[in-house]
Amino acid sequence: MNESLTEPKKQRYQYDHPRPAVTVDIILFVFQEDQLRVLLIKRANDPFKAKWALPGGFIGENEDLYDAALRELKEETNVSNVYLEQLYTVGKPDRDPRTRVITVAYFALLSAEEVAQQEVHGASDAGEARWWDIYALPELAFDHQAILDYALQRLRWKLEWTALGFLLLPSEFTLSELQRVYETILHEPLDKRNFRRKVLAAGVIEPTGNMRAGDHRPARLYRFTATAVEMEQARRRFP
Amino acid sequence: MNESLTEPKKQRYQYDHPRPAVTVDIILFVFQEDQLRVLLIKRANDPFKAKWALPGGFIGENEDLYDAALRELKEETNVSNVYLEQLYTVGKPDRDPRTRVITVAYFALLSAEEVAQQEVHGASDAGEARWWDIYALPELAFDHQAILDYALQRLRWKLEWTALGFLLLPSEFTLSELQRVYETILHEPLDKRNFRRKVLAAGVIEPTGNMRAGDHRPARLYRFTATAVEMEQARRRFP
DNA sequence: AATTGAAAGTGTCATCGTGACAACATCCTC
DNA sequence: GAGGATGTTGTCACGATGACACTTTCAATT
Repeated sequence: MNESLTEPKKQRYQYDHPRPAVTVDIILFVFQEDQLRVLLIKRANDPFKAKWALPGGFIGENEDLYDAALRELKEETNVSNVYLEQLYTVGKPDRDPRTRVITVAYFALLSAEEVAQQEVHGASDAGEARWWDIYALPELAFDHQAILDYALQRLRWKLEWTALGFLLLPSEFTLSELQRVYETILHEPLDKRNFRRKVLAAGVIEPTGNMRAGDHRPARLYRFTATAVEMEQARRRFP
Repeated sequence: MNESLTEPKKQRYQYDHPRPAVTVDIILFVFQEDQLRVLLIKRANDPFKAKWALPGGFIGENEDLYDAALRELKEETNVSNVYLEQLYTVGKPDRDPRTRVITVAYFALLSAEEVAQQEVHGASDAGEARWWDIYALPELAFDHQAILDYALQRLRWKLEWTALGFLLLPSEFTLSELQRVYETILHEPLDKRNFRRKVLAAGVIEPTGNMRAGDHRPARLYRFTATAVEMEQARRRFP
């Protein structure tokens, strides 16, 4: 590439003080085939070329952080319609070898229905995108492993204190399915009777009246109540 | 000021893409004279000149966010030796009328001992610094009121689920003093017997053997146990 | 020396949430 | 209709918590 030819076209930005680059990264969790999975992209360029990384990218000049996270997710992986909340901001000076980068990490959940409907694929500068079992991850680029660990911690925590599990399931689900989500995320077995008692007592789910047929005894289907969804939505964003 | 004269001396920073300015703001709480207070500085310059604002400033070119928060606190208000944890990152495009600013807000606590020892005063570009009762705040600059509301919410929350109250007290304190901290922060009265039972059962405090003399019946003095302090320290930072 | 004022200190009971635990019901397939 | 697999249901013991009132101890006052 000839610098002198492209130079006139490029816009340059000047500041009196040094400014870090600011990016958003997204940790997107789904529950699929009895696994808790995250979406990763394979890096097409150096640094960490061919390593797997969290999807993300630079924020726009006039773009809210939340919107930037949604946009990057859409651009890099073609995923939309997610639950999204801010997780943490990392900014160690040497975390990106190229330049100073501040990254605002976002935590996202995608329902099973959406996973089935959406075609996930790498796009733009991301080479390839795929789901990874949270308990069998490849080596990650940058400090993304630490961010992911923290996201998982947050997910577990929220699961115990809020009723967030439903965001990973389709709109109708059985109690056993819900329990499997909890067991997978918390990574420990739960007592069936206690689980049902607790989840029903919380008043966040209600029977739909339908049944799920299968190889065995049909199971009652539940949905999350409107108030439960609203409560989560309300609590979701800052402030 | 003559631009053409100063121009050659100034270093300029150029980037291919626009970059936001990144700042850290600190919400520093203390407990003083039976009030929960925050440290605010009076802005010396526009925008929001003469309005009160959270202390904070630009991060250094090669400086961790956490370190930047400590430095700004020291520079602007002469306060050091605080408990500090990241709170939230705000970045709405129009939150600062001058330029795009991303602000990483930090949440800080200062013990009563440190408050007494340190002379708090405005410095550098901050005109004036003083403590404000959290329940009688002036109008704040930028979106600082929203950040402060969120910080208070976090403080209350942490108080209920962790044993953070001690960070606001001197190293020796009576149970009544501790209860007043909790009541002031939670903004509701607590039952004396239940409070004592709970706090003692948690095993985070122990009697020092000393007594506080006063106008009335002397009160047993307590300190927080080493393990309690360590637990908080350990939980404090990302990841 | 006795009284008063003010804060320190202490125990019980009813209730609720929770963890531990096992048997029966219902569907399908063979 | 027997077997296999999953769905569904209740009890009991224990610990945590909220509600609630009186006595103790010191200093200051009379």
